[in-house]
Amino acid sequence: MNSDKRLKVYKLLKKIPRGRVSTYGALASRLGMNPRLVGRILGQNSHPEIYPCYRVVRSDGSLGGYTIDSVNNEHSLSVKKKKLLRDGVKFSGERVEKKLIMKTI
DNA sequence: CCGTTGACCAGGC
DNA sequence: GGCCTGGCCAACG
Repeated sequence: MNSDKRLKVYKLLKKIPRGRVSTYGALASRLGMNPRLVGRILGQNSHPEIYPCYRVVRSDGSLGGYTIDSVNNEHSLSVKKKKLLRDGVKFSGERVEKKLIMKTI
């Protein structure tokens, strides 16, 4: 994958403040990419220690995905939720509250 | 060169 | 909210 595009995604990632989230689609439209491409970039090249990729969720507030140490399952999603809760993000059920989602960034 | 597969999305029921 | 549909586009075999 174009490492140029990866850099753009990661750079934008850092602009999401603690306690808020954005969506795959929002990042994608800001960068002129396809949402699926953003998802792939976050999945294949995530650096969980450095970049807060857990602050990206689906447009309806559901979690989307998360990958740690080549593990991608329900457990990894619970980790993602936990990180969000620690940031102060509020949930209604399994979805992030809509007002916390940044549609533009 | 295809067919399938995604950390997706908007629109309809 | 759930389920489907059609659209999207790069990666993989």
